[in-house]
This record gives sequence, C-alpha cells and structure tokens, in this order.
Amino acid sequence: MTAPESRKRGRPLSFDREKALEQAMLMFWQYGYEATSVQDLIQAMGITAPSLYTAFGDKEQLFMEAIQYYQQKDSCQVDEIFANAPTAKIAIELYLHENAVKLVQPSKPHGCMIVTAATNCSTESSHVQAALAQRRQDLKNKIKNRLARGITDGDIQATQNIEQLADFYSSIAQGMTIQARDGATYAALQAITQMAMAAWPD
Amino acid sequence: MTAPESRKRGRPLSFDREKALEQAMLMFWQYGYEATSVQDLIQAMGITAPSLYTAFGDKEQLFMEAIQYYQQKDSCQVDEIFANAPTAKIAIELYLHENAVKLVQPSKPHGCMIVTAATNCSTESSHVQAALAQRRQDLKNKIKNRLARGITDGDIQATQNIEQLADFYSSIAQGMTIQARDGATYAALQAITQMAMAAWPD
DNA sequence: CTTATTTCATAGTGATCGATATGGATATCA
DNA sequence: TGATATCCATATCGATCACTATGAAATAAG
Repeated sequence: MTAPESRKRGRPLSFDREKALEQAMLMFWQYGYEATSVQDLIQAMGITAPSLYTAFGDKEQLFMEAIQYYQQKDSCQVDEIFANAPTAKIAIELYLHENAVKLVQPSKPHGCMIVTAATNCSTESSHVQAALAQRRQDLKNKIKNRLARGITDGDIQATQNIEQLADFYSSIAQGMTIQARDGATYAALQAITQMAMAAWPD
Repeated sequence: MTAPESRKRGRPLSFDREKALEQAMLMFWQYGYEATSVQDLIQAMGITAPSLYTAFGDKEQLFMEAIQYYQQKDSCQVDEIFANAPTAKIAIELYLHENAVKLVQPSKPHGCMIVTAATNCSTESSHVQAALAQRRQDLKNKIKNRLARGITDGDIQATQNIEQLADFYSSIAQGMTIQARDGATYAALQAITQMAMAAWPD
C-alpha cells in the first residue's frame, strides 16, 4: 500500500527551494518584515519575482515560512532542553545558556528573530506582528509549564509564583536579544544569564 | 546687553509647533521610524506636507526631535533619580520602578521608544538606528557611572564587576519594554523589577 | 502705501512599493 | 507524437513612498 511516486507534472524548479528560503530568512532576520523589500529578497534568493510568488505565495507567506525555518534551524530547541533537564532551575539555566549561543552566531544576524523581525509595523501588517507576539507568548507558556513540572517534581516549592518567574525569565531572554543586537559578546550574555540565575528563589 | 527682541519677519506659524511635535512622537513611538509615513504624520499633526518640511526639515530631523522630546517628557529622568538616590542599589531599584511606570502609561504607546522605534530598518536609515543605539549605550554608561559612585560611596564592594551589573540591569529594562509591548501590566513589570533586585550582590 | 519675508494650500515630482499579465521554455503524461 | 502542467523572463501594473515647485496669503519693516 505504498503511495504512488507522484512526481510533479510541469517544469521543475530551477533553484533550491530550501536554500532560497534560508536566504530570505536571513534578510528578514536582519532587517525585519517591512524593511525587507521584495527586490531585496529576490536579489538575496537569486530568483525572479514571479518565481518567488509561485514558490512561496506572497511576501507575508514567505515571511511566515522563514519564521518557521528560523525556529527549526537557528533558535533554541526549548522543548528538548526542557524535557531533558532534571530540574526546573537547570532547565531555565540551560535554556538561557543555549539562548546566548544562538543570539550571537558568527556570520548570522544577532538577536532573536521572533523578537526583532516585526517590532516596527504599519497597521497593514499588524497580523504579522501578532503572529510573532503569539510565538513569544508560546515560549512564555512553555517556561511556565516547565516551572509547573518543577512543582510536581518537587524541585520548586508550591508556594512559588510561577507566573512571575516565567515573566521574569522570558523578559531576561528578550533583554539579552537587545543586548546582542547592540553588540554584546557571548561572554557578556553569559554573565547576564548568571546574574539572572542568582535571582532564582531557593 | 540684552539681545534685541528679534521677532520673526514673515507669516507666523498657524499651528502649535510643540503639539504637532508631540503628535509626531506618538506616531513614531507606536509604529517606528520607517513604518510611519509622512502621510500618517501630517494627518496626526494636522498640518500639510510643506508645513512639516518648513517647520521640521525632513522626516529624519523630525524623528530626531521627537526622540529628544520623548526623552524629556515620557521617559525616565534617570539623571535626577541617580543623583538623589542614597545608594547605588536604591538608585537602580528606583530607576526600574520609574521605568515600569513609563512603559505602560495609559493612552500612550507601551514600551520604550528608544528601544522599539528603529529595530527594523533598511540600510538607508541605518544612521537613525545607530542614533538610538547610541542613546541605549548612553543609558548603560549612566548606570555604570552610578554603580562606580556606589563603590566610591562604599555601598558596593570594590570587587564587584560593575560592567556586568550595568549589562544586566540595562538588559532588564529592555526586556521589560518587550513585555510591556506584549501587554504586560504595571504589576507584572514591578514583579520583574523585584526579581531583578533579588539578583543584587549583597 | 511698498517691499521683503515666511507660511500656506494645491498639485504633482520621480522612485520604489508589492504583485502580476503575457508568452515562451521545460517538464510529465497518454 | 500531442496534450497538459508548471516554471521562467520580460515588462509592467496601480499605489504609495518621501519630498517639492508654484503661487497666493499673511505678517513685519521701511
């Protein structure tokens, strides 16, 4: 019962779709959604405008795919980190450390794309802005859930306000992004991580 | 030796320049430099395009004036806070508290304009971006100087790394800005402040 | 008054924005 | 082979971008 080898009918793509997507991601990552023009994109991707629109829909759909690609390739694998960490405190610390690594990758834009790629938006692309805000909320929820597991596991006291803790540590990650954008080194980001962990309520 | 009462010659301005500047600031604050069009500006300011260009130069000069106006009217008066605080720790705590107030003013855009107004910029306005980065650096230097005074005053141990402390607390302030943009309440921001102060090295 | 100076309102500048119509080129299918 | 499907290249769409040329209106100086 194997599915038929349904190969596509017409003329095949003359470019590597994933490589083109990666180039688009790098542009959006560095300049943000609106400040990156379609002209900029097709130049970086090495294709023509009609090719972009047939392969990716429009600028917004391309951006959404770029965001997805970014989360898969260039951001923290937070699910994995949280699942494997033995305690909530170690989970947060490992996350912040890994975050610091991702924020200052050599020959990549600095900072987190989810935080920076759609801060300045006109009303026409407010739903793009909202989509990124949702992803930031998703991360905060993941942090909160990991802290809740810490209470279940017994490594966090049940009296702790995990909502406030989640707010604090997601705020830390976001502050590190601005610092990275402004030229902070990996060492400086790790120092911020270290200080943030000093605020942990033991 | 008083200067002569040099009144301007031609037709006087038919609008309140400061009120127009304030409206422009609000637009830039909310949407950022590039995403705010001149059309948006003149509509909010209630003037025509030629009036804008005569009174403020061009879009970039208007933005720079708006930034200055923002720092005078709607951001923390950090110099005053730092000068009057008895210790470095109290100085930082008062600053973060006051920052939280400014980040979620009712009927004003949330978050700090210096952090958010030029994150997504094309290469053409990279110097606008650089100007805001410089102001963020200025703030970090002020924090560092206040911490250095703490060592002089004897309320911080001389062994403390004030560079790292300044990085951390400016990172906190910037993280709070993103939280405010994403809908954090005043109480939530104060909780972040409280946790950040728990990291203070006593 | 006349003259000089500055602002105002109308209208429109070239450039760039995101997106596409058209038709030829290249592939699979029968 | 012919029919069908998809992609590529050229050229261009209307809308919007920041900005301004033109001339009338409003003030001060002489």
